[in-house]
Amino acid sequence: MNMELSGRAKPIPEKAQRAPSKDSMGHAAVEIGLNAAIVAVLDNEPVALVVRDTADSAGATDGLPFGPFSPRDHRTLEGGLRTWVRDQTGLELGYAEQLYTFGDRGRHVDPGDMAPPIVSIGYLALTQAGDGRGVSNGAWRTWYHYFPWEDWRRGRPDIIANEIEPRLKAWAESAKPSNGPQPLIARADRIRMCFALDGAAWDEEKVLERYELLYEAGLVDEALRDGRSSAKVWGDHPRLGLPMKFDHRRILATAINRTRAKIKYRPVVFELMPDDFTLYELQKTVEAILGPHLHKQNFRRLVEGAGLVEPTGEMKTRTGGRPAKLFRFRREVLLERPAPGVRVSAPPSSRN
Amino acid sequence: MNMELSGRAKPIPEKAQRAPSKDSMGHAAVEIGLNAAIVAVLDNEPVALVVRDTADSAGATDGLPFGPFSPRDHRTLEGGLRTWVRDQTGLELGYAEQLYTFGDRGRHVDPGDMAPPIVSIGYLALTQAGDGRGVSNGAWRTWYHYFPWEDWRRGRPDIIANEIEPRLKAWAESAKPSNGPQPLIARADRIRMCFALDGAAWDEEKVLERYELLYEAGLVDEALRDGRSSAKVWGDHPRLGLPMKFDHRRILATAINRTRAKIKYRPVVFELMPDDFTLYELQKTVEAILGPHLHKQNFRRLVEGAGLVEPTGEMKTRTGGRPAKLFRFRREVLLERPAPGVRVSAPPSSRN
DNA sequence: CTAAATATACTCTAAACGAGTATAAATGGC
DNA sequence: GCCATTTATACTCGTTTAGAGTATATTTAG
Repeated sequence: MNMELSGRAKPIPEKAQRAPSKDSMGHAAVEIGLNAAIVAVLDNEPVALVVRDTADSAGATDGLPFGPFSPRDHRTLEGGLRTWVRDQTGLELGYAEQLYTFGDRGRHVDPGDMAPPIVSIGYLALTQAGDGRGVSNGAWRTWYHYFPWEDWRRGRPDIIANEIEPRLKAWAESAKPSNGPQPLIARADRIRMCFALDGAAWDEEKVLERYELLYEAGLVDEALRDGRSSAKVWGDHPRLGLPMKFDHRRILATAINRTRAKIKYRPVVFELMPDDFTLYELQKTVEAILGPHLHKQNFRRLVEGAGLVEPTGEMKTRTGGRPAKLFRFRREVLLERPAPGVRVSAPPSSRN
Repeated sequence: MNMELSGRAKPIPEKAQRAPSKDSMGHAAVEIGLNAAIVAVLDNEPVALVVRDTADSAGATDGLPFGPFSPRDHRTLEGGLRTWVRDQTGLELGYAEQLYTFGDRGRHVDPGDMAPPIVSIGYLALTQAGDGRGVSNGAWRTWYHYFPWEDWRRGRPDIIANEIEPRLKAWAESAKPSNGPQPLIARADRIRMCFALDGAAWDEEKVLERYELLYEAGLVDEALRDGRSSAKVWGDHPRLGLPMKFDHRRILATAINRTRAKIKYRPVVFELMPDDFTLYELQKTVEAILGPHLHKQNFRRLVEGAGLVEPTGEMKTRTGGRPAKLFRFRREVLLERPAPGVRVSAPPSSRN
């Protein structure tokens, strides 16, 4: 091949010639925060591990386990994260993956006396909440405390029609008469797509997009805190979900988003399951993550058909009905092509 | 819902109670590098924009456009990236997305007199190479200069059977007799899956995994440079692809990986296309990214059926055959559910 | 013993996918 | 101008898979 395609020959600005280097003051150095969104499913409820500042317990805000990356102490970013999580919660992380690195100026203003890091790297960790090793500090709390509009298990949550829709529409209207450069996608369209208005379908993978939209519109506490929203927009409206420290809610939104997406194409549910489980337990765990109910008969056919599980030979009795076969994760699928996730067939009208 | 699930009550170590804060010396601060893998397709060849140090042109190594993140000058990470790319290449970036943040100690040793950043954030940018605005510095080079084993357009590349397979297998053998803790997946299995040996299928989305495996085995120049491989492993073997500065080849691998994956489920090909194009040109661009040939008739059916494009009404003559209808990207699909990518139907034996 | 709950095996239909056939309309060489 | 070649595009067909429903088997609860 050996093709070399040069850019157009042009006078090259002096500046462009030199590769950059940090100046002698090292002023470009910043502090990096490592943040862990640790996810589990407890009694069919999707939960995250949060810690609370016991110092100012008055207006204490929930936060994720986190700490600064120290290149001296940490050989890798993920290693540093594991250390902080161990120190703060006593939990030894299993599966963990990097989510995203956030660095917008002013997106994680100091809520108390702590100087927030300038750049934060979010991680997603999946674990079993109920496995012997408990956490020594921190609490498992439902996702939906922070994102009530994401909870579609009992149908469309009221908060969307009652609070989110009118307030977002007001925000969209307020930008209408502008004749400056129009954004690529109009606010009204973004709102419709994010929150499934006017017949649009709900996309459970837009968790981050929705949170960001609410932030941009100044409707979440963090926007007020960061000075992006004036207090008068708020009036006596209830808050939309519980706020978190720094940009932790944004990181949690990213984590939920990734979990919901990944569960469909990689066998990550099993990180949330005990070694042995029934297919129904597996389905309930998937549903806790994804929201709507799945078609039971198809679910088992697809899961078994994909070779994701194998029977242990044991049965689980006391299920409240006919005893169920116990299964375990077939680790060998990891050696097959792209190891598949859990195929989801949309739910029928009634659950079965 | 309002469920609160506390962790097991246990004596909490003093340390765990306090949220971390940087010490008075600010020693935890690190320098962050912003790196751009800018991808285009030029004459059906997938290319990336590389810059070369003109200072030491002797053993000059290719690198990606990059620069340190400076919170003083850059309001956002992506903004900083755009600034550096503009300064170094004259290119104004369009579509860009963050890839990953790398921070392993010793993975980007100084190749010359520059101190590499400790943490590097990789970005993927997609652009048209052939659009009027050329680059004032830097060159478009094929991916396959750096990753010859990824080029399956003319069947399985010889380098796999001739060089990669034997050397990797030797590496796997060398680890056999160990009776320490076994890794989750045996080296032999990783090799087989990554490089499609013993009848395993080639997965074009394992670009990063393959590069990392070669690095771990000490078979790429960067591993030698970083001191992870002894020179004697090398003998008179040819190098496996061209090396790059710092960890730039790892970032480029991540970029190729992401591009190949994303093109299938989001309409990102169009970032690489001119405004108007024929369906065959679109197909060729997709094939440049993904490798194998697609089934032409199905491709057009799927692309049109998904509503991704609409005819402009114009025709393109001089195609070497019957004139082709010109199409444009239907931006409206972005307003529909999850905007789909380009569905790929596997190729028949012969291309048509 | 029976109702309720759960587990699990099958069946059926429509859509999607993968592959092939047929035909239309240009170019290029002679 | 004719014809081989190349590309464009429409249509068909069988197979697989997804989505949904029906039927039946075993439990527990009371």
